[in-house]
Amino acid sequence: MRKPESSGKNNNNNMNNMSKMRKGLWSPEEDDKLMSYMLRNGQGCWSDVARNAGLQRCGKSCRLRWINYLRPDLKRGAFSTQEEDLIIHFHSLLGNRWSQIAARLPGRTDNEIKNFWNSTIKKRLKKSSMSTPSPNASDSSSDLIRGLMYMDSSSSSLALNHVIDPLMPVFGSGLTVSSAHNVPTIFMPQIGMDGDGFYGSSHGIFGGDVNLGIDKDLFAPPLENLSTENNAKTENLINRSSNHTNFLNNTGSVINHCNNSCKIENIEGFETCWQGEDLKVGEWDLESLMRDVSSFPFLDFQGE
DNA sequence: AACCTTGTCAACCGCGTTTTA
DNA sequence: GTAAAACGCGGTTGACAAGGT
Repeated sequence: MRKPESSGKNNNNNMNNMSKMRKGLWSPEEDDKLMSYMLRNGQGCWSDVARNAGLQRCGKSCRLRWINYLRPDLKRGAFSTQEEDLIIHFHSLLGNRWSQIAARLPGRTDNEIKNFWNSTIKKRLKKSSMSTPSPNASDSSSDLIRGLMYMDSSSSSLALNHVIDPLMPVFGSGLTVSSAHNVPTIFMPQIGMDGDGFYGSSHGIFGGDVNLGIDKDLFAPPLENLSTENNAKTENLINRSSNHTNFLNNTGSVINHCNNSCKIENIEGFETCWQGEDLKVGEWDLESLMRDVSSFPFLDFQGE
């Protein structure tokens, strides 16, 4: 953490605009100013926010403070096991696209997830890579971690061949399961983000009505519904990933793989849903994701 | 008690992309 | 069409806390 810079320090230098900008930790007064301004006026141009709220901060700094700290919908505290698992799942899919991962974990920020990954998960993965994995270990996180660790660095293409659909989260509530070297990895479905509602059952591009031929019991609830009463279901969901082979067979028709590219038009209901000029696909860029799929960093926690 | 090491996390920086004038 | 401004993202830094020696 950085110490809040004293105003005196700033005043020592020339008085151009940049030197007037405060840096470092936010004081409670600044927080108050920003918070009350945002609650009164909502989000606008950030440099206007900074100016109008009477803050000697750049807009960028205000944006960051709001997003990472002041936003009322932020969840605080340690990550739950479910969240941890989801982060691992999504990281296996998306790599270091922290903002996209964060969009799927309500109340969490990209910065928070990034820090958590870099401090906790990465080290744990590193640790577990040192020790021989125990086949009897039962906790879901370690299973998943081991699953990821088994992917050997020379086999990304092999792994890719087993990924049914890296885009599945877009398609409403769906679950995909992949395997690499016979180690199951779940790709979790979209968890109810809202905002523009790209993923919600009523707003998603498939409106939740798409029939993917997937066992509905496999569908995970939105994260905010992952209360303790649902833990058993979540556990079950994770455990069922071990049946991935059958699952793969059942859903193989969903995505037609050809030369590492996926054709999504084979998804039942896709064509009708895909029409419309204003179609939004969340922050996903299908085309680039299709292209980028070969660069998914399945292995980026290795060899550091 | 003092020093060192490690972990955590808020905030900054630089860069690419998007929007606006 | 273009330049500038704003935005958003991922990587990195550095202060602080906690634990170890």
